[in-house]
Amino acid sequence: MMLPSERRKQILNYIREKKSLKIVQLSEWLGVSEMTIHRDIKPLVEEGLIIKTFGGISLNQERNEVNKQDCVYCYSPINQRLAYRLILQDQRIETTCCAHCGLLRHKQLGDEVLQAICPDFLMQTTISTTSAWFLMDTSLDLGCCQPQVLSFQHKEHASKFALGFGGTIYSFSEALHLVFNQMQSKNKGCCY
Amino acid sequence: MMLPSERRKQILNYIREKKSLKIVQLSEWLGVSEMTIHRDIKPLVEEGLIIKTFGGISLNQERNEVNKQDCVYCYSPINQRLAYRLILQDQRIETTCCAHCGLLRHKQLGDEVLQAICPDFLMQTTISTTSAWFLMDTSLDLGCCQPQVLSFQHKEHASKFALGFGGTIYSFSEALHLVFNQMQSKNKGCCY
DNA sequence: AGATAAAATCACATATTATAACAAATACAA
DNA sequence: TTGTATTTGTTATAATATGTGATTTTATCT
Repeated sequence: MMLPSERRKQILNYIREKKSLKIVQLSEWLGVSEMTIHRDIKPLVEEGLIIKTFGGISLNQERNEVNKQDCVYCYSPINQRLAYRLILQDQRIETTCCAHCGLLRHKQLGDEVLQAICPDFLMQTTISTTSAWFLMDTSLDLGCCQPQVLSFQHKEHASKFALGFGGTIYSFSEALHLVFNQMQSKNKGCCY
Repeated sequence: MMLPSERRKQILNYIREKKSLKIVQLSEWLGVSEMTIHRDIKPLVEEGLIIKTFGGISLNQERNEVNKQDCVYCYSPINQRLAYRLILQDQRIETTCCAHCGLLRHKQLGDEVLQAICPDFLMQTTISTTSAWFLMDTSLDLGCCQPQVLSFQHKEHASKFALGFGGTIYSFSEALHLVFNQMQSKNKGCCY
């Protein structure tokens, strides 16, 4: 016999894979009555993770998509233009609102991160964060998290940008530690 | 047996592909009675997604189109980050892929344009184009239309940007004429 | 127009699914 | 152990879906 909580996780995994399922199927597969399945999925429906249809359920694609609305680090809405994505070992993808939160989360997760990507601030091309260049302390305030971190594909672009807007250029590992240390020393919330 | 909700999705996909279908076809294909097909398509017809014809249905092209993703001037895909919008006297809104095409279209339409807006290149705030500052001939190539035009809310930002990336700053009316004249003299396509 | 065939709609019967109420089983703390 | 709370299953009832056949509407003939 399976634990109720386990069963509910199973349902979520199953529906994420199959996209749409019948109540009868779930009932047979999990070896419990249909009534129990109904009770299991009720909270999931209320949460909006799945959608109830007559006789079955279907996955709410929007709510289960990569583009989760809020930053996993600071919970502010994600601006796709600055979004920093962490691809984890278990296939999950986490998104933060900007490079600031992205770097902090990256340090937090450590080896769990398989790969991380972010957009070039100017070109909007997707780049690997480990080979990116990060510009901090510019005079331009984008209104996201502080200390603000801008990401560039080419070091040249970063330095040209710094000519007008000031700031200092850092490599990935430098930026990673710097943001972390600045947050430690200031010891206060960054976002909002 | 298929879930009702699945069947309805199938019908939408099928009609989107085939553009027009007979009720009998759907009935046979999905293994349900024609009455059921009628009941399935009723909400879709009411929503305006499909159009009912005697004996069948056809796709409502307008309602199923991908929300006008193309520039009204050069027909290239619109990058929301650079998009230039023209609000016309008859309430319509036209969108161009970037300030380049936006300015050209603006000049073309003249008094028909009530108002025009575009995002600040750096801040992504929405600004009125008439009070914006436009930067041309920078060394940064975004891969949109040439000659490339960047829009800024603050003249200061434009000039700081120009420090690193070069280029010349113009007011709205200056930019309007300049882009037009450059296109005239070169007498060639700008985009792609 | 009137005739005809095809399709749509309606009304009803039936089948499936959902919900609520209650009973049984289980888990757990005192 | 006992008492209590939670979970699960069962049953009855309500809601929804589907199919059938009668009737009405529509399109297309002459």
